[in-house]
Amino acid sequence: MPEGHTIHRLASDYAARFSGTAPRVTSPQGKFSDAADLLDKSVLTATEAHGKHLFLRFRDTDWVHIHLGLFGKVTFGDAPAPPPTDTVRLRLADDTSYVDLRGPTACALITPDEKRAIHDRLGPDPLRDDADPDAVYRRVSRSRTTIAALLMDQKVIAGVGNVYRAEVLFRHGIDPYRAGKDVTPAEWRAIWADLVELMREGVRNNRIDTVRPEHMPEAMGRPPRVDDHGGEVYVYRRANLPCHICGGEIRTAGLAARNLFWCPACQRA
DNA sequence: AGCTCATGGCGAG
DNA sequence: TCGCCCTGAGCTG
Repeated sequence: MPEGHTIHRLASDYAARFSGTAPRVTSPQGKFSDAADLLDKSVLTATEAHGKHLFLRFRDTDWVHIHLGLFGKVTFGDAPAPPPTDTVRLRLADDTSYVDLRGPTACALITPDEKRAIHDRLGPDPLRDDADPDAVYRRVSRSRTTIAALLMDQKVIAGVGNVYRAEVLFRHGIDPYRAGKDVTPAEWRAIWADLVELMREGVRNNRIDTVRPEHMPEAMGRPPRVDDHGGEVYVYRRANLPCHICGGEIRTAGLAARNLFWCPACQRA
């Protein structure tokens, strides 16, 4: 699940359930026990997301840094909390709610300096008000690296993952192997605006939908699609299936240890 | 029971 | 570029 929209949604959901309360903090799995003891029954005062990084603040300056990685999952529920399974890294629980974190790449108590360092090594996030798309373009437009790789580089732009990358390149008719320097200013402005819109909708719906209504399979006279990752998409994990627009075959290839998906007919070099 | 794969990212070589 | 870390679902037997 975890691209940037998921993390922003989690920041908001953690806040909605626990902001201003002093929950029990535990680490049934044990790997976060020492920090959990320090934080137990202290007030959750803020939550924040930057790209795929989630931050929970307890008291004044006690920040918990969470990164879900590829496998991390968060589940919310109403009290009473069930007995935790042995993979729960972090549980918050109060009289009304509980939330379990499993399988994160990172879950650590950090200092404000360490938090600043994390922000400093992340690029602008389309879901944050402080993001500057021109700063991203300055970097993209000077690079011989492919636009597909640049979009996944969190130092360049934070929060885009494998699904948004594939989908936004399709929506703008851009071949994933095109070099960053060959993306025009107009194309970049359109890509950025689209990411802001798509990812905001992703936060609202808690899933990734990218297919315009007029291209939905039903509207195109094709059978409705049942998709195992949730959202309605043009190319992501649709290798060898017909393109929603031109009917040609969607292709897949490896790029930097991830699977890339695109329509060679619709996306121009 | 064991294998593969997944919306991520790090460090070693 | 590879191996590795984290978990769980969906296969295959």
